[in-house]
Amino acid sequence: MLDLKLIRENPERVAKALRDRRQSIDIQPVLDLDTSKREKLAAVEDLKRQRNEASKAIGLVKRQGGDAGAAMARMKEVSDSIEALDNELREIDERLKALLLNIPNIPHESVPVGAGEEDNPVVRTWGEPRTFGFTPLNHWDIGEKLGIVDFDRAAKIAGARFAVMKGAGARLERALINFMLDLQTSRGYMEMLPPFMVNRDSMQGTGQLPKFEDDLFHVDDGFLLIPTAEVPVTNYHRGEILREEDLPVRYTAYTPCFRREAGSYGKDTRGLIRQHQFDKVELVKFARPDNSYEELEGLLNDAEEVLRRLALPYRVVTLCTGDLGFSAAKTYDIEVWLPGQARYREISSCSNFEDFQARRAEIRYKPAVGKGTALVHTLNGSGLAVGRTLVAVLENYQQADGTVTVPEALRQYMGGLERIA
RNA sequence: GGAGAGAUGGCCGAGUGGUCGAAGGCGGUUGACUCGAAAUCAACUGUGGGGGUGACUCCACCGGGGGUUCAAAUCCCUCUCUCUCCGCCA
Repeated sequence: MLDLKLIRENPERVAKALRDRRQSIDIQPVLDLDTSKREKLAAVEDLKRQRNEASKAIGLVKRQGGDAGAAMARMKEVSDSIEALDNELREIDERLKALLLNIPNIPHESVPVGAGEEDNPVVRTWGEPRTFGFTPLNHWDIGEKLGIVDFDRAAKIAGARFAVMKGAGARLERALINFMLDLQTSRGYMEMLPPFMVNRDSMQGTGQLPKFEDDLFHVDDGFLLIPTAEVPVTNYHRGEILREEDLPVRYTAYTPCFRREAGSYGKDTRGLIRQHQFDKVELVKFARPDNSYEELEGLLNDAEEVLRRLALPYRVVTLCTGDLGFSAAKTYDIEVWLPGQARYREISSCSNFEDFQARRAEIRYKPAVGKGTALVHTLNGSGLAVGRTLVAVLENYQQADGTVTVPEALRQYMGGLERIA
């Protein structure tokens, strides 16, 4: 959510940001509602002041045994006016909030202006894609031949976009989770294991609601399945005031993630790339506003480190304004090389949300010097998407004989196993 | 699932219709005393919003929402959460 003051005082800046994002949202209704809200607010507050004063006087008169009937009758009318104005105000507030909740974040000044994916500049490339003496297979062929991934039975027991991991495949998934958690906790992140279902307030806090209801799985009893650990972990501090000396607060969490993938029919229908349920190790930071962009670079580096340790070639791109997610001010995507597709595919997304989520979720900190409180900046990134990392391992480490070499870094998590055969 | 109890400021805890934004204590900040510290004493110490260049001022907030009343932390309804006992369960 944007600061209403910012929209009021810099409407041009907000309008430009929306244009850069290729969004056709008109902010004029927001400005109009804001104006009429403040007019009515001044009027009703004045009436309330009158009522407060009169009520005190009435109390005084009654305690002295006097008759305050006339004043009470007068105040009854004032109270009726207040009720009417309050109702109008409530309606305006609801409309205003509905509009504000659907306005995306303003891109950071360093974000390149562009229309879509094709305009995302590459920041850096790491590692050399391996040359194969044979035609590299897709991960689903590798997995099915080795008997470590089963899509058919997953479709039977659940449906499309599910997979059953088996034997060394299940072990590999678990090894990756443990490897990532061990790595990130050693780099200063506190491990967390949060609920996999949350309430609507949490979804609104991080920006999934109200706009992206269709992307979420709903559970009976009103819970929603998390599409990312970002939701429970960021909302962990919802409504709280953090101490400046504790910043930046860093958490890492493994969770499964659940996404309906509505609107992505026909995309990545085969394989593990796009599933309704997938594992992810997430990184979340709460930072001071003045250094949150340094924290973003650090978080990105922490995510990249996973791929470097696994010796998987990757590149980093900056999302341009047209490709930026709703809540993000700036996002780097890490894309891993997939020999089976002969291209780079997203494996992590690292974002600074500035105070956009913090304002929705009311996450603040108390500066060590000076008065008052300020909103923190929230950041998060995948460190990494486990399923896609498993895909990258299978495809990059496949051998001519159909076996897959286990990356050095994972062997201690696989009971010393060197090769999946 | 059944029965009961509760939710008040950073923390503990008073307050059952009127000068209560809320006693008291703890914690914190500042000052006095001290060579310094402790102890003691004093003052200050919540959040959000509106108006004003400003000193400042007004409004709201006692778990969330709604209601009764001239007036609600206090009365009523409802939701959420916590605790105790019983049942069930991994």
